[in-house]
Order: sequence, then C-alpha cells, then structure tokens
Amino acid sequence: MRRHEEVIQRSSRPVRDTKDIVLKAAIDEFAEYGLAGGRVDRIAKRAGVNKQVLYYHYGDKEALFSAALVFGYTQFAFTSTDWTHDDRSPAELMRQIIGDVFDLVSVNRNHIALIADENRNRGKHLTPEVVEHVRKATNSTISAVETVLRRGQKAGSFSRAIEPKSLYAMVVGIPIFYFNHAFTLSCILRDDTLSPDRIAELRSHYLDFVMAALRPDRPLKSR
Amino acid sequence: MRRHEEVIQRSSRPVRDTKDIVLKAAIDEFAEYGLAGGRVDRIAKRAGVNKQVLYYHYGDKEALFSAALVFGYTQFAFTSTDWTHDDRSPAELMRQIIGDVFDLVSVNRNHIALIADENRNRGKHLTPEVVEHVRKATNSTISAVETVLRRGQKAGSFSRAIEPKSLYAMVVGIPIFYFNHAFTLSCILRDDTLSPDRIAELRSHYLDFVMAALRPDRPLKSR
Amino acid sequence: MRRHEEVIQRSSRPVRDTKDIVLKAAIDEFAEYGLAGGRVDRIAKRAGVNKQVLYYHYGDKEALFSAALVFGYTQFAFTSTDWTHDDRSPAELMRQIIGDVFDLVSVNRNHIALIADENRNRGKHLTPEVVEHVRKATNSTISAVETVLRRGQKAGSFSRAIEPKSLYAMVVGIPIFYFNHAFTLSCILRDDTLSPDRIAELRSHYLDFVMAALRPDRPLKSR
Amino acid sequence: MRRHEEVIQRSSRPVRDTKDIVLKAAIDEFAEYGLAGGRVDRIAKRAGVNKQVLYYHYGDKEALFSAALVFGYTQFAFTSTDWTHDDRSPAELMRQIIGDVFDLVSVNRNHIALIADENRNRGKHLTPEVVEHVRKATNSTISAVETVLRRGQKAGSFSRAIEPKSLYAMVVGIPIFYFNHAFTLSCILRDDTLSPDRIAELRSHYLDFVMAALRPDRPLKSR
DNA sequence: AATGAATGAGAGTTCATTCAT
DNA sequence: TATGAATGAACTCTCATTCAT
Repeated sequence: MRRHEEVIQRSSRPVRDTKDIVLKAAIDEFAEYGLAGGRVDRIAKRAGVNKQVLYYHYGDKEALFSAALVFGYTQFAFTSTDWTHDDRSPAELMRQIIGDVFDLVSVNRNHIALIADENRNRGKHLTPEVVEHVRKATNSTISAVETVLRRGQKAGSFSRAIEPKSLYAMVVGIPIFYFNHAFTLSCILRDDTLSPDRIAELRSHYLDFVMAALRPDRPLKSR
Repeated sequence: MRRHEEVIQRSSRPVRDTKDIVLKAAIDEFAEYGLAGGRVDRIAKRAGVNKQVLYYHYGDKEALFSAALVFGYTQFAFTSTDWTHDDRSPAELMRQIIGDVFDLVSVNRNHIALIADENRNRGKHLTPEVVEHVRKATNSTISAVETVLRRGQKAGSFSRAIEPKSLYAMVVGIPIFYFNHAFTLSCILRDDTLSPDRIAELRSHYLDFVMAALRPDRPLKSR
Repeated sequence: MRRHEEVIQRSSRPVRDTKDIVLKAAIDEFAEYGLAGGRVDRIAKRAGVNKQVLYYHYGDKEALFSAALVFGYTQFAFTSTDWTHDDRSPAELMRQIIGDVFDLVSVNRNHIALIADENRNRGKHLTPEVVEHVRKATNSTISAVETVLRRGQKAGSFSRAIEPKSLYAMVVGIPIFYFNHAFTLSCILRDDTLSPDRIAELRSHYLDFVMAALRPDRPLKSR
Repeated sequence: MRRHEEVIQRSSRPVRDTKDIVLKAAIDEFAEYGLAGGRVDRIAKRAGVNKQVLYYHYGDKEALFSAALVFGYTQFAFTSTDWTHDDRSPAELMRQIIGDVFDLVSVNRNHIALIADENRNRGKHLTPEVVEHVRKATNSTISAVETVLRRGQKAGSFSRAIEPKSLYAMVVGIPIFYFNHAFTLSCILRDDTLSPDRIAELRSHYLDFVMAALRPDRPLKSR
C-alpha cells in the first residue's frame, strides 16, 4: 500500500514542487533555529520527504541555506508601483514607500530572521550569486527611497540634510529591528510587541517619525 | 581595582578571575557563532582553561549563555549622567543621550549579537533572573529618553506627537540594526559599513535624523 | 529458518540481522557489566557495527536495555509441554517442571543477570510494555507449577500446606540465586560453583529438596 | 561564620565517626546504584563531607566499595546463640536458625544488594582480605546449619538425603533472592512483595517449606 | 583533616552526510 | 528519484581523581 501511495503522490507532485516544498521547510527551520541550530532531519520532516532529497536537490545544508536566502530576497522586493512615473506628492509617495517597507518586513519575518543569521555568520553566504539577488531585491527599495527623496528635496518639501543611504538604513532598520527583537522589546516595554495592536501602533509612529524627520530644516523662515 | 588584585595574586590566579575569563571567552564565542553554533571546546580554548571548568562554574552551555547575557546587560547601561538634574536644554540633552546610546551599542557589539541570538531563540533565556537584569540595564536609557522627551515637549521644543516607547524602540533600534547587519548593509550600499568613517557618518545622520523628527509640529502650520 | 535467510542474503546483511546482532551484543554486555557499567562503545564493538546503529535502531542506551530485557523474557518461557493434558503423575510432572525451570535458568544466565540489574534499578524498566512480556513469559511457569500442585494436592500426593505463589518464588529463586551468586558461593563453599559437576549436584539436591518439601503432611501424624 | 561552624563540628565529630559516616553513605549509595552506578559525589553529599575525605580515608572508589562489603559482612553474621550447646530438638533449632537467616537477610537488604553487585562483577572484589571476612561471617551460619542438620539426621528426625552445602545454598538463597528481586516478583505475582504482610507470609511458607523438606524419607514405614 | 577548584579521560548522544537498493 | 540504513566526526557533559591551600 505504501508503494501505491508513492505512485499516486509522485504523479500528483511534480519535481518542481518537491524542491520548493523543501525550500519552504528550510526557510521555516532556519528562521526558527538559525543555520547552526537548524536540523536537516527536521527540515526533511517538515517537508514530509526523505532526507536524501535535500542532498539530491541542494547538495548540502549550507547550500540549502543560501537557496533559502536567495528565495527570501526574491519575495522581499516590492514591485507594485513605478515610482518614477507616479505623480503624487513626494510626501504622499514617501509615506507609502516606507509603509510598504514596514509591511514587507512584517510579512517576511522569516526572511529577516535569515538575514540576521547571515550577518551573524559574518556574511559567509554572501557569495557573488547571492549578492546579485540581494542587490536586485533591495534596489527596488533603495532607488524608490532615493528617487522620491531627491524629488521632495528639489520641491522643498524634504530637508536637504537627509542623505539617501543613511535614510534607507534607518527606514529599513527600524522595522527589521522591531520584529527581530520582539522578545527583548516585549520584556523591556512590558508589552506584547507582536500583538496586532502594538504592531499597528509602532507602524503609525514609525511613519510619523520618519516623515517628521524629513521635514525641511527651517520651515518657518523659508515659507 | 580588578587590575590591582590581578597584580597581587597573579601567581595563583584567583577563582573569581577564572570564572570571569571563561565568561569573557563565552561572550566572544557566542557573539561570533551564536548559542547553537558556539562550541564549548572553543570557549575553553579561548579562555585557556580546562573544559570542565566551564561546567564547574556555570553548569552547562545554556547557563553560560545566560550568564554571558546578564553580564552584557550590566555593561550595557549608561550611568554617567544624572539627566534629572542636568540643566542643559532638552535638545542638547537628547542629542547627548542618543549619541551615548549609539556609542554604547557601538562599543558593545558582542552584546548586541547575543541579544539578537536571544531573540532568535524566541527569548528562551529570558528567565525572571535575566529579565531583571534586562530591565535594570535598559531602564537607565528608557527613562532618560522619556524624561528628556517630556521635558522638551513641555518646553515646546519637541513635538507632542512623539510617544516615548516607540521613540525608544527606534532610537535604540537603528544602531543595533546597523551593527548587527553590517555585512548585508555593506553589500547593499556597496561600502564598508564598519569602517570608522562610515560609522561616524551614520552616527551623525542618525543624530540629525532623530533630532529632526523631534522638532515640534507647529512650524508646519504656517504653511 | 533464520540461518536460511542468512545464507541467502549474507552478502547484504539484512536489516533485521543488524538489529538482532546489536541486541545480542547488548545482552552480553549488560549481563556482564550491568546497565550502569555497560558501555555503548563496547556493545558496538561486540556487534561489529557502528555505534550510531545502536541509536538508529533503539534510541538510547536505556531503551536498548529494555529491549534486551524483553528479548530475554521471550526466550525465558518454556512452552514445550502442555501440562494440562499430560497424564503423568503430579510428582513426575512437578519434578520435570522444576527441572525445566532449573535448566531454563542455567541456559539463560545472561538473562537472569539482566533481571537482577533491573531489580537493582528498582524496576525502573518495568514499563507497561515490559511488564506485559514479563508476565507472558512467567505465566507459563507459574501456571504449570500451580496446575500440577493443585492436581497433586487433590490426589493427596502433595501437602495441602503448600501455597503456589510462595512455591513459585522458591522454585524459581533457588536456581536464580545460585547462578547469580556463583562467585560468593564458590568462596563460601570453597568450591567451583559453576563447574558442571557442582551444577549437576545442586540440581539434583534442589529437585529432591523441593519434591521432599511437597510430600503430604499426614505421614507425620503417625509419629 | 562558616569557619566557626567547622571548628565546632570538628571537635564534636571525631575522625572515627567521619570515616564511618562515609562508609554508611557508601553502603547506601552502592546498594541503590551498584558499584558502576554509584557516584562519589553523591556519597560525599550523603555523608555531608567533602569529596576529598573519601579519598583521604579509603583511597579510591573501589576500595570504598570493598570496605562497604567487608563492613556489611561483619553485620551479616549472627552470633546470638551457641548452637553446639543448645539442647533444644534439632527441628526446633533448625527452625530458629533459618528464621534468623531470613531476618538477617531482611534487615541487611543493603548488604545483599552489595553482594549481588559483587557477583555481577564476577567476584572482582573478593580479594584475600575480603574473602576472609566473607568466610568469617558466613561460617557462623553454615556451621550452624551443618551442625544441627547432622544432629537431626543422627536422631532420625531429618532426612539423610540432605547435604549441608546445598541446604545452606537454598536456605540462604531463598530470602536473598526474594529481597533482591522484589520488583520483578511484585510484577509477576501482582502483589507488593515488600509489604510487611507479604514478607511475613513468605517467611512463614519458607520456614514450613524447608522444615518439610527436611523430614525423613519414609516416615510411614520407619515409625 | 578538610576544602573548593581543577583536570583528563571517556561516556552517551547528535548530526550532516553517504551508501545501497 | 526516493528510501531506510549506515557512518564517522564531533559535541555536550560526566566522573573519578588530584591539586593547592
């Protein structure tokens, strides 16, 4: 009977799927336990496949981690809007961008856990191939931020003191920090940091905070 | 005073020292490899002691991790200034506080790596005893931020829209994120994020950014 | 049949065999050194397999001990004769039963060593599953003793003062004690207790002793 | 204050006592866990002394085990009655002897556990010195049994078929087996073998059983 | 005599990986 | 492709013993 099921499953689950199921399982596992703490057996169990399948498709544990990282980055880019041709005001656009960044981070919590681990490993897996994906994914965000920042600065609605790279680091850093440090924050702030209410609250404050920081230097005099 | 003891009793290495040396070695090891990736043998080698010493003094690997965490928090509080009686302007005070936060994070990079790992472990080591230390250490920062924020809001120099908990999360989050994600950031920003210049630059932008965000709302009304 | 399979599949050692070989090795090791003194490495070496095989098949050392115990009990039951339908005299039957008990103990010296250790561990391994096997194995003996005793008592050839449970305990206890305490006995009796001659002698005396004890009370009345 | 207590204790607990306290602790530990399973740390803790004391007084773990064994044997001999000059009937005397044996075993359950372990170790600790104690202790029993048996056989009240060594083995073996296998027996007989009632019952059956076995061969005809 | 600290050998167990089918 | 079995290296931890005071 076992053999029979296998036959059925095989025909109803193409290779591509098996490989992806393993990848999803790996992402969950590595997000939960990190690369060092992640267990090949557990990934196989999560995926419901034999352990050897992992090796067949990905070679070894580290390669699987890299693959998980790359996949995460492909999901991590927001491609919804074409900022270059959007004619809303810079402030409106920027508010939407950083809101989107927040939501992207919020949705991809597993991925930012992987990123944190990647950094704990001193960027060990930032091979040229992975770097390419990292940049491809982050470019959309960083260029959106930069484009809209410049536009707003030109229009006088954003402070000229703001520098795009640092802005990007802070904009992306705040939500990543928040979700990656939820347990410590909950402890410090005596609150359930991951409850929907608190997330919404932080999101709102974060938007206001960043937008407030972008205001031009001397609004009183210049206008 | 520590140093003094060492000189006096160097020939017979006092007990306290052995225990501390192990702790320091553990902090380095766990910061570099995480709890799961950290190796007991390597810690012993780093400390130059027999492996068993570690078990004798701390019980097991996880207890050592907890001890490392606690020790890190004791170093992580800044107790230099009494904000309540400092008569500088709120803006001046706040700028110093967040500068100090940045520097504290910068100096204790090992510790923030441990904190990140602690969160990856879903706060597994946030036992009541550890929690006490976490709060004791962070209280100094969070109350400084809150006190000065309130004072500035009262004086009209800070926006009333800012809420202390979220402000704290962002203020502390930015530098922690920056140092904990140096490798990914270096890759994305095509720069050596950890070079003194870049750190100084980020620090400066971070200070300006936060201070800008704190400016009161009113000026915008005049538009 | 076992032997047959081996011949057929010798070149690729069937799974079942590996598992059994480990079990046999474990029985020997635990019989010789006990659970606490038994070494996993030595078991693996005895079995000629990799140490991990042991964990793969049995989980851990204690589980292996339990398995050894259970296996021993399956070998420990004598199922040769159907006492209920044997028409020999109760005395003849009883003499054969206790002779069989003695021989069963003599042949399974490893197993009674395990049993002794199990008791030294305060019955730690008497899990429901093991208990089931213990009872299944001992039931054959205890019911044989009881059946024949009752029959003999009814026929007037056995004393009515004898109670089956205690009789069982003594009948089974003497040979177990003898083999489990061979070294002390040899020392006390200044003899090689385990030499075939001494064993045969003890067996003979044991048979006579028990049968003598079973004689009915009445003859004594005539005094 | 610690130091103060020590001074007090030292004066109130002579060396001899310390050494004995350790021995008692060792007996308990080895009885419970065996030689291999016994822990030096636990013995020290049981005795309430520093571990080093064990080494100071006894050399090493095995020597301590031997000492525990020897001490057990000194307690194990019954020296109450002078059987050679007791003028009670052989049957009365024998009944008392085997009753005493039973009670001696019952009282020294720790010791018989050590004996079992000594045998599991293939008599490893039966050094000439220990052997001397073993014999000294058991001689009292074995010679009592032998003396009274011979006397009874001469008087015609005991069967001439009984041989003293085997008789001794069975007489001493039954209670030792019973107490050393209490857990398995409880399981098999579905009873709490160590409850006072069951012990008393077994004791009674055991006395009757042995005395019955000793009855002369053909009581009917000869009298 | 007594203590806390230290040690080295080795124990049980885990884990990524490979083998054989 | 897929699977159960097997492997060897390494890991955490234990334990009897010794050191230094």
